[in-house]
Amino acid sequence: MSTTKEKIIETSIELFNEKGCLNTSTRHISDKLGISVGNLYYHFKNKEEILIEIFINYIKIVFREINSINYEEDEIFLLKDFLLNNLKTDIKYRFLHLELNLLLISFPKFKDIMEEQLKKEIQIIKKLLNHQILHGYLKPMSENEMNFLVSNSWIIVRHNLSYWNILSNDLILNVKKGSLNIYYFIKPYLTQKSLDDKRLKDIENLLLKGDYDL
Amino acid sequence: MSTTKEKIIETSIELFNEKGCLNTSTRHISDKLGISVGNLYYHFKNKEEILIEIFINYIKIVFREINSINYEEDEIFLLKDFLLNNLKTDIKYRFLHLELNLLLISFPKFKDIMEEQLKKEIQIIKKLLNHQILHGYLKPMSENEMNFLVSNSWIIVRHNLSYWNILSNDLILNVKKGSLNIYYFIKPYLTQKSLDDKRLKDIENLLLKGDYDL
Amino acid sequence: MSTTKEKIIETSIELFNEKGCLNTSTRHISDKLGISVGNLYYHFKNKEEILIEIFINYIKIVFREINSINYEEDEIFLLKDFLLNNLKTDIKYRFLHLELNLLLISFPKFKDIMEEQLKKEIQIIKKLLNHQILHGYLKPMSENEMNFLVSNSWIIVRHNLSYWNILSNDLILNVKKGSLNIYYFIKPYLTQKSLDDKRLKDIENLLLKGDYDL
Amino acid sequence: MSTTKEKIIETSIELFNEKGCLNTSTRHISDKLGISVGNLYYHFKNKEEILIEIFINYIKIVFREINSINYEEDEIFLLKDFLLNNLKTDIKYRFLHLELNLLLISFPKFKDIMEEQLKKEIQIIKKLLNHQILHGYLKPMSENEMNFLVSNSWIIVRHNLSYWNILSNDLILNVKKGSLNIYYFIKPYLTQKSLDDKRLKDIENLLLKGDYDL
DNA sequence: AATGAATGAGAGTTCATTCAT
DNA sequence: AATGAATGAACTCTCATTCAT
Repeated sequence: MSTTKEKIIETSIELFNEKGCLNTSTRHISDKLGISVGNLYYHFKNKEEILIEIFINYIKIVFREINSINYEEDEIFLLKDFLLNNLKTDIKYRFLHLELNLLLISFPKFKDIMEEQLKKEIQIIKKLLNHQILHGYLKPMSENEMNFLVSNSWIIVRHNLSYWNILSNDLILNVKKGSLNIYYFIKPYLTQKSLDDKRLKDIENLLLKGDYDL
Repeated sequence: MSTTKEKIIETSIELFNEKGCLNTSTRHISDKLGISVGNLYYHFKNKEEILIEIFINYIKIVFREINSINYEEDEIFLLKDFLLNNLKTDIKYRFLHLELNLLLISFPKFKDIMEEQLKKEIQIIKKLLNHQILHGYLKPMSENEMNFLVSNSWIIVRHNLSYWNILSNDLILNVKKGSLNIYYFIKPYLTQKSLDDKRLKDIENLLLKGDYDL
Repeated sequence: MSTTKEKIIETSIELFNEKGCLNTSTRHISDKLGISVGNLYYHFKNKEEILIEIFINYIKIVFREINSINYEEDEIFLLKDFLLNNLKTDIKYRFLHLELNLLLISFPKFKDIMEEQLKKEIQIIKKLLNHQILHGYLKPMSENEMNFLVSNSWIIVRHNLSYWNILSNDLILNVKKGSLNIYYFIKPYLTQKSLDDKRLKDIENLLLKGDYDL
Repeated sequence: MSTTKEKIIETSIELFNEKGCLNTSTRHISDKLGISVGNLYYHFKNKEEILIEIFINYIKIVFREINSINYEEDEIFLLKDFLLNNLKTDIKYRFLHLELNLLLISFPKFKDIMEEQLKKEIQIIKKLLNHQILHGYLKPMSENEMNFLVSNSWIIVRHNLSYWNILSNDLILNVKKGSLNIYYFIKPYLTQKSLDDKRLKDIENLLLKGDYDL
C-alpha cells in the first residue's frame, strides 16, 4: 500500500519513459493516476521536484546494488553484477539517460544533483576496476586509460538503448542487445585469466541467448 | 549571402543546440532571425520539416566526408579521418544526438529518416573496419564482435558529449575529451602494426594535447 | 446562478448566432465571458465539444417538447404545437441550421450526431403526420409522398430564416414570417375538416397578425 | 482557352463546394491552380471579390435560363424548366446556398448584391406562377399565399441539399432526391388539368427514376 | 490531503493581404 | 501578368502553476 506521493512517482516514471518527461504534463500524470492536479502540487512543489525525487530514488537503488557487492568473496562476478544487476533499474529509469541532455538544460537543480552523482559514480567504477586489476581479471592500465575506460563504460551503459531504439521498438530485445554492447566493450580489457574462467563463458552464453528475465 | 531558408536553418541549429529543439519555439527562431513567424512558415511547412532539413544537411556532410576517403592511398589515416574529420560536424549538429530520443518520439517522419540513415551508416562503418582488418591495422573479429564494435563506436561517437556536458560547460573542451573517448575505445582493437605506426602516435599526441582547431 | 460551463454555452450560442460559429474564436467566447482561454479549455476539450454540447442541449429541448405532446386530448392542436412551440428554440439555436453545412464539413463528430438525430426526427414527424391522418386532419398520402412531406417540412422549418434574413435584419419579424412559411406549406395537405375547424382559423390569424411573443 | 481570371473562378468554385468558402484560403486556390498568390491578388482585390464574381456568374446563368423560357409555346413545360434546367447550375454553385448565411455575415458587399438579386428572383417567380395560373395549370391563390409559395419554393430549391447531405455523401443522388422535393412541394398547387397532363406524369417518372444526367 | 476551477503565457500554425521585382 | 517572399494578427489548444474550499 503505497502513499500518494509514491504513486505520483511511479506514474510519472511510466509516462516519462513512454512519452518523455518534457512531453508529459502534470495534468497527464494526475489524470493517469486519477487524482487532481492540485493534489499533485500539494505533494510536489513543481515538475522538477518530481524529476529530482525520481532521480534520487534511482540513485538509491544504484548505490544499494553497488554497495551490496562483496569484494572479497568472488571477484569475477563483479563483472556479472556490473552487467546484469543494473539492467532492470536502467530499464525502469531509462528516460533519465535517454532524455538526459534536455533534462540538464531544462532543470538546473537536476543538473547539479546529476553532476554530483556522476562524480561519485566515477569513483565507484574506478574502485571496482582497480579491484579487478588487483585480482588479475582486468589488464593493468594508466590513469588516463582508466579515466576513458570509465567514461566509455558510462556512455555505453547509459546510451546503448539510443542505438537500438532507432532500429526497433521492442524494448526488452533492445535492452538485451544493449547488455552485449557492455559485454563486448569490456572484453578487450579482460585478462587471459578472465577469458579462461568458466564463469565468464557462462555470462557470455547467458547474454547471447538472452535467456533471462527483465 | 544566404537565403532566408538557409538562415532559418542556421538559426534553428544554434537555438536547438543552445536550448534544445523541444524547448525552442518557431517564434524563438523567427524572433532571433528578425523575420515574422508567417515568413518562417512560408519556408517550412512545420517544425518537423525544419528538423528534417537540418538532419538532411547533416547527412550530406557526413556522407561527403565519408565518401571522400581514399581507401587506396594510406590506410592508417582512415582512423584519423574517423576520429577527427567529423568532429566539427558533430559539434555543429550536436543537438541531433544529445536530444535524439525525444526527437524520435516527437517527430515520426524524422524517426523514419533516422532509421534509414543509421542502417546506411552501419554498412559504411563495417566497410571501413573490414578495410582496416584487411590491411592489418585492426585485429580480425567475428561477425558478432564486428556488430557490437560498430554499435559501440556509434554510441561512443554520438553520445560522449552527454558525459562531459554533465561535468563541465566548456563545449570545446568537452568535445576534445570526447575525441579521446573514441580513440581509447578503438585502441584495444588495433594491431601491433598500428600501435607501432608513428602516425598513430602522432594522432594520440594531437588528441591528448588538444592542440587543434574546432 | 449558473456554472461557468453553462455560461460558456450561453455565451457561445450568442456569439455563434451573431457572427457564426466559424467566425467565433474560442478567445472571443472567453473574452466576452470574462474568463481566461485556459479556463474555457478546462471545461471543454475543444471547440467542437462546445458545439456538440450546444446541439445536445438543443436536442433535449426539442425532444422534451415533442414528447410532451398529448396525442389523445386534442388532435388539431398538434399542428399548433408543431408550428409554435419550437419557434423560440429555433431562434435561440438558429445558427445550428443557418450554418449547418459548414458545421457538417468542419466538425465530423457533430456530423455523426446530427445524422443520428435527423433520423430520429424523421420518425417522430412521420408518427405525428400519421396521427393527423388517422384523425382526419391531414389528407392520406402514399409512403413516397409522406417521405417528401417530411423532408420538405424539415427544410422549410430549418431554413426559412435563410430567406428572410437576406431581405431584412429584423430577426423577430423574420421568424414570424417564417412561421407563416410553415403554415402555408402545410395547408394544402390539410383536410376540409381541418380547414373548417375554428382553431385552425385562430392559428392562422395569430400567425398573420404576429401577435405573440418570442 | 480560358483566362487566368476565369481559371481562378473555376478553381475557387470547386474548392468552395468541397471545403466551404470560409474554409478555403487564397493560398489553397492559387496552389490548386498552380499560380502564385500574388497573381491571384493581381486579378482580384480580395477574397470577397472572387465570391462576388462567382455569384455574378451564377446570376447570369440563372437569368439566361429564366429569360430563355418561351412563355407562349408550351405552358406546362415551364414546370419542367423550373425543375430541371437549373439543377446543374445549382449543383455547380451549391456552396452559395449551403453556406449562405455565413457568407452574408462575413461579406457585406455580397449581402447587398444577394438581397438585390433575391428581389428580382421573387418577381420572376411570381410572373411564372401567375402565368401558370392564367393557363389553368396552377390553382388560383391570394397575394399572400402567392408570397409564401414563392418563398417556400426558394427555400426548398436552395436548401433541399442541406437535408440530404446529412444523410448521405452521394452528391448526385442527393440532388436527384432534392428534385423530388421540389416536385412534391409544387404538386398540391397544381390543377386537375396539370395532373391529367401526360407530360407531367413523364416528368414525375423521370424524376422518380432519376434517369437523367447532371 | 485533496479537489477542481482558474490563470495567462506561450505553443504550433494559418490567414488575407502587400509589395518589390 | 506574374512571382514569391514577407507581414502580423489571429487561430486552436496546452502548459505549469495557484488557490479557495
